[in-house]
Amino acid sequence: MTIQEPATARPAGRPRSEKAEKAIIDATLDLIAEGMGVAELSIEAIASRAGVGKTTIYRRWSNKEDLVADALATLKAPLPPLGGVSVRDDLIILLNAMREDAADARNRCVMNVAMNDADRYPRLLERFLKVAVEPRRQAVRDVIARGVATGELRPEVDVEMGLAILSGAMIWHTKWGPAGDLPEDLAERIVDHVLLGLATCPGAPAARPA
Amino acid sequence: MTIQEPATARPAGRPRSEKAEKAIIDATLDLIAEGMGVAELSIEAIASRAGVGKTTIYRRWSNKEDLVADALATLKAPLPPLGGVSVRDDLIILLNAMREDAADARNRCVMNVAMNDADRYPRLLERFLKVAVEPRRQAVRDVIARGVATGELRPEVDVEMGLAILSGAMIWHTKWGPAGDLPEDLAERIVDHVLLGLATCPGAPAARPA
DNA sequence: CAATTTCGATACGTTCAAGTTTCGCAACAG
DNA sequence: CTGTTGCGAAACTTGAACGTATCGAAATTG
Repeated sequence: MTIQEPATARPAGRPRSEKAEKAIIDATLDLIAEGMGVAELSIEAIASRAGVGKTTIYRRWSNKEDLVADALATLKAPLPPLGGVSVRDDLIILLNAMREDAADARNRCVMNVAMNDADRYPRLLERFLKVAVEPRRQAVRDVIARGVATGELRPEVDVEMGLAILSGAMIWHTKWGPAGDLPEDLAERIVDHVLLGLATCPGAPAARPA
Repeated sequence: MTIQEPATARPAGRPRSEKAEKAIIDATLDLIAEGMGVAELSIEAIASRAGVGKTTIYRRWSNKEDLVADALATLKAPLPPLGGVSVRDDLIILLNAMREDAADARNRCVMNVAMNDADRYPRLLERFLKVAVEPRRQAVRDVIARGVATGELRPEVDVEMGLAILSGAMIWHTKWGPAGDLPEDLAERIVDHVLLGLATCPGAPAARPA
């Protein structure tokens, strides 16, 4: 696949630089990660940051939205492997992945765009919500549903509500929590509070809030 | 206080129109409520929407940030009266107030700016976080702390975590929940799920998730 | 080597909003 | 009435970014 491909005849001439393409996408993601909204993103800023001529950008993407969509699409969402032992453990793994993503500026792009530009660029959002966000949500839903099935969770539990509570709590911390890095035991504390509930519950099973 | 105030001698000349000032602030809030970020807000758009000359705006505010800050400051946060009977009831009242605010475009300004422009306009955010958001957070904290004191809530409960879980869940719904108006029983369902917890708990006290 | 295509850089004309100034009219004090 | 100040509208200058075009150099094919 790497050499000698007579089927797709190379059209002769200098080939497009993959390095330039990567630099453009990196620059785009960097700028978004630094808090720049899609609306404020300027092609000139991207070109300057990437050390690339504007021509090189326009040769590849006809408009900003396409570029941003492609850039965001490169952010794979490698879901963490779940132990499958207990609902508590798996939820902690999933929330901890969220926490670590939030700590990485690069992955914060997704959140920034999802939060800031959701209203203004619905198609853009829709496109990558499916590839980046929905799989993670589904993983949480699956774990909760499994817990209901096995009896670890109460049968009245609304799966979607569980998702909202768990991910809402983590997002709240990333956005409005005390400044600085999120504490390492944050995921564990969230899960324990949510699973056990706030209300007094004498016969509670094993689960240990710090 | 309304007539005859020789202390502050009126400086002679046409007085500034309060109507114009109100129109400017209303236009600003409207535009923000319609999803326009602070960065995209243009003075010309505000002037046009308010039916006002740009001069009239610049005569009062030297820059956009000051105008937005003043506009947001006019959004009072009338906290709903709490029954004080049970923690559950009071939390439902508070979350329901959040839900109703989210339904009103005008109050959505606060959320929009807090979510979208938090990183870019830190001073602006700080200024009105205190007057609009913090009182509501504190009300939730107070109710939770009261519950811990009275024994309605478990003694291990972290008050700040409870706040994050409850408000995070409501915000999650307003931003990423199914489109359309939020269901009327949303606050109740959130509170019941959070108080009772997701985990199986045989000796659970009275509380009835739908 | 010659032809072709991309490269980064730069220049160009256009559009849009910012922020300032000017103008004629309206409102108020003395 | 006269002087002063605010009013909305419009013209104006400035600056940023757009999207296109052009340049010499570099890379690749035949």
